[in-house]
Amino acid sequence: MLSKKTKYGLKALSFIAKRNSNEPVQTSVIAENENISLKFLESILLTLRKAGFLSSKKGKGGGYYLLKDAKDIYMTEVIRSLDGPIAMLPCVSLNFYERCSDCPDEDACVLHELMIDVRDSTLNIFNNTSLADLI
Amino acid sequence: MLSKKTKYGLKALSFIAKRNSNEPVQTSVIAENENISLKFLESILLTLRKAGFLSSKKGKGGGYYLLKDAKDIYMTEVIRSLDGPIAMLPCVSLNFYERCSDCPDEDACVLHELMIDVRDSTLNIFNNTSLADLI
DNA sequence: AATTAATCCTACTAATCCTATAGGGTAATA
DNA sequence: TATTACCCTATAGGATTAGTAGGATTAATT
Repeated sequence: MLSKKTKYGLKALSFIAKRNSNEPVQTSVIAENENISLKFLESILLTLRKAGFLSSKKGKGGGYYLLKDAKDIYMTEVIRSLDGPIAMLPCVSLNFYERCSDCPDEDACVLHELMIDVRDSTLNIFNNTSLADLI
Repeated sequence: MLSKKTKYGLKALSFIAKRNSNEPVQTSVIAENENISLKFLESILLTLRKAGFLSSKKGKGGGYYLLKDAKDIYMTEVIRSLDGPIAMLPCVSLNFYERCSDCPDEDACVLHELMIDVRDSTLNIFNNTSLADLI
């Protein structure tokens, strides 16, 4: 399951992308329109800014705006930065690899190959879907 | 991410399926071979029995054995019975559907269609992989 | 009948993660 | 200088996960 953090993050990015001006969008506006708790959303946008998707303007008239073009922001990157691994097992994760403590031999594991297939089919979608495709 | 419960459950089922006799396999044997905590495994096998994948024999010489042929046990069913939903959002789950509280209109949600695609591509794999395919 | 081997079952717990919330700090604008 | 809006840390409550504990029950063997 996708965490709410990630769901909200994607919705917020889409919301900003929809307003295809460069005007910054205020957190409170997003929160109201997308029914997200303001404080929670603040922390999510902060993460997205630090991850390089957004930039912000402080003070009156401030808010968040996209740093890249919506068509250059892919699901894969956003989800990884908020949710972490996309794979269903740590041992098949490309970006968050970890050995399974119960597996003496990864190649002998009955689940390994299957989980690679699932990962690849999911990545195939997320790698080919940009923010622009969402809206 | 797949829970350890589900991972262990699938490994245990595979272990039993590999011994293609009808002799019951003891929990302790599976636990040792697959490096799973005995007590945790006990509770998992119990769930799998109640879900109809396994049957058991009590007492000396007892253990667990498959109720169906390995080629007739699909990933989808096992994962759902241990982990619950396969979809990434409750609002696109076929078997565990739930409305998203923040979404006034599901069809207008920017994520809805994408998550259906991901669900279907994952299901396509899990629906076509049986226990027999794992071993 | 007693012993042993195995599943069955309930309840509990420790740790972690998720979903926020609180409370103020900081910078920019008018 | 007042206001607006982002910035940041800390923390709390609840849910979930991953087990653990302890014994009850059943079946086969001796």
